[in-house]
Amino acid sequence: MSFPADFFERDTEVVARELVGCHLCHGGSRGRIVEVEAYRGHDDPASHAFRGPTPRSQIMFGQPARAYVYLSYGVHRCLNVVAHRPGLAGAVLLRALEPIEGIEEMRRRRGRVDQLASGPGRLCQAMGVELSHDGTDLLEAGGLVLYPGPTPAERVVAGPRIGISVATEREYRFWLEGNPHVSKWRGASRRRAKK
DNA sequence: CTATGGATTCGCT
DNA sequence: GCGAATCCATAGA
Repeated sequence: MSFPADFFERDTEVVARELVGCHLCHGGSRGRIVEVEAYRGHDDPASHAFRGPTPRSQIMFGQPARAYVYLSYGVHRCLNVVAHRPGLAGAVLLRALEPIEGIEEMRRRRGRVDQLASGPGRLCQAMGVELSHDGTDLLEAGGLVLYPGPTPAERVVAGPRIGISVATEREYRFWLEGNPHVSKWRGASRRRAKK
């Protein structure tokens, strides 16, 4: 079972929607993707690729189906899947998984029994994703690997992305409606308290 | 070279 | 509800 050849060479938000329901395997664990966000290139001010390639973001301009892993808030890792039309840039941020296999491994890495992968940082910790995975091929067996999943029985719904302050009108966040593993958004109150 | 702040999470109050 | 943790890419000098 593998992805169609050009699956990742389409508009980023299209790939994002179809990645919901796919599986991610690594470190003896497997999870089902239940929440993602799309980040495009020069036309998306919320994207790391907006201002052109930099040492960090150049991977988003390169070969699709690679991993883009970066450090967020100096504390958390975030895993993205590079996906864009040829000549453009973009990646899909994986925000939440439903644990399927290797749950004990995930619990050990997380140091807790629940909330294993309901959030981009939690997901990486649970699956053992490291910064060293940046640039690796997600279709190559043996490492951090993506697999197509069965078409989700639940409905995939869209809404605004989380934790950004620009382009909030774009509905580039996709998740499985009603799935309990989708991350909770408690930024409304936090955000008010900020500035 | 230094300063800044972020696609967040957790623990304490 | 609130603040600390923690470090790298980026911007600016």
